[in-house]
Amino acid sequence: MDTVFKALADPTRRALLDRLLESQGQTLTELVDGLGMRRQSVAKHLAVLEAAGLVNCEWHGREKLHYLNPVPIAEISRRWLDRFSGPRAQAILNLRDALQENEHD
Amino acid sequence: MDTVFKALADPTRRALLDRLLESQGQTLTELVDGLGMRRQSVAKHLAVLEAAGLVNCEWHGREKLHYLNPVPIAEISRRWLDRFSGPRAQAILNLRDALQENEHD
DNA sequence: TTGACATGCAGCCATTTAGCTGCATAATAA
DNA sequence: TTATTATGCAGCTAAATGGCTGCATGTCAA
Repeated sequence: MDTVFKALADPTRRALLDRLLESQGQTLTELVDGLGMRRQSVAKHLAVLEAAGLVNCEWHGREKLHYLNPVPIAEISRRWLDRFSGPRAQAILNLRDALQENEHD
Repeated sequence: MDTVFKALADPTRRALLDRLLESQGQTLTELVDGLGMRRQSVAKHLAVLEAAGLVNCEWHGREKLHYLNPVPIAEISRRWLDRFSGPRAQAILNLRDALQENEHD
């Protein structure tokens, strides 16, 4: 579980998860695009995500397809984070949402 | 939000949040106990948690009391993590829970 | 078969991090 | 007042991190 938290700590890696959530089965070179970073750096980040179990891979010829695995995230959410967000925190967030609504008038 | 993720990435800091969840308003010297680490190191960790908004402090004489603030955790849970844990991940976790139940027979 | 393309592996370097020590300051207690 | 206690601040060091380059390997297409 520590590896999951550490994997989520980097903004580039969170961006990669976002990208994979949009469309799964992307290849490394596809994922490199738009990150402003060398291929090898992105490969390292993907390796970290894979080691944490957040991304599963499947080889297709010379292409490595990347798939998002939501289970570890759901797990830390349920087994760790949920203990902290009691009804009080929820209420505050609901209030904040309501205020944001009014801002959009 | 990046500071929150980074703050949660360290096991010592997560342990501190656990301790504060058990009993709020603890002082630094109380929190040091059991961590096997110098006071100054723990103080640094608490400073990181405070900068991320996860911990609020209140001075009482020469004592600094620490309180857990669950809002940032609830926020990343709702605005970020929840998008990833769809019904499929939930189902897998439920199944896993059921299997663990049987293990305890 | 050969050239182009997708990826991996090894290593370099600067920055950050997480622990530490030593000393300073402020508040309580004797 | 003086000693003790709670904390802060500055700085050191080793290790981890995140970017890079260069080269190797394996697959597809002409």
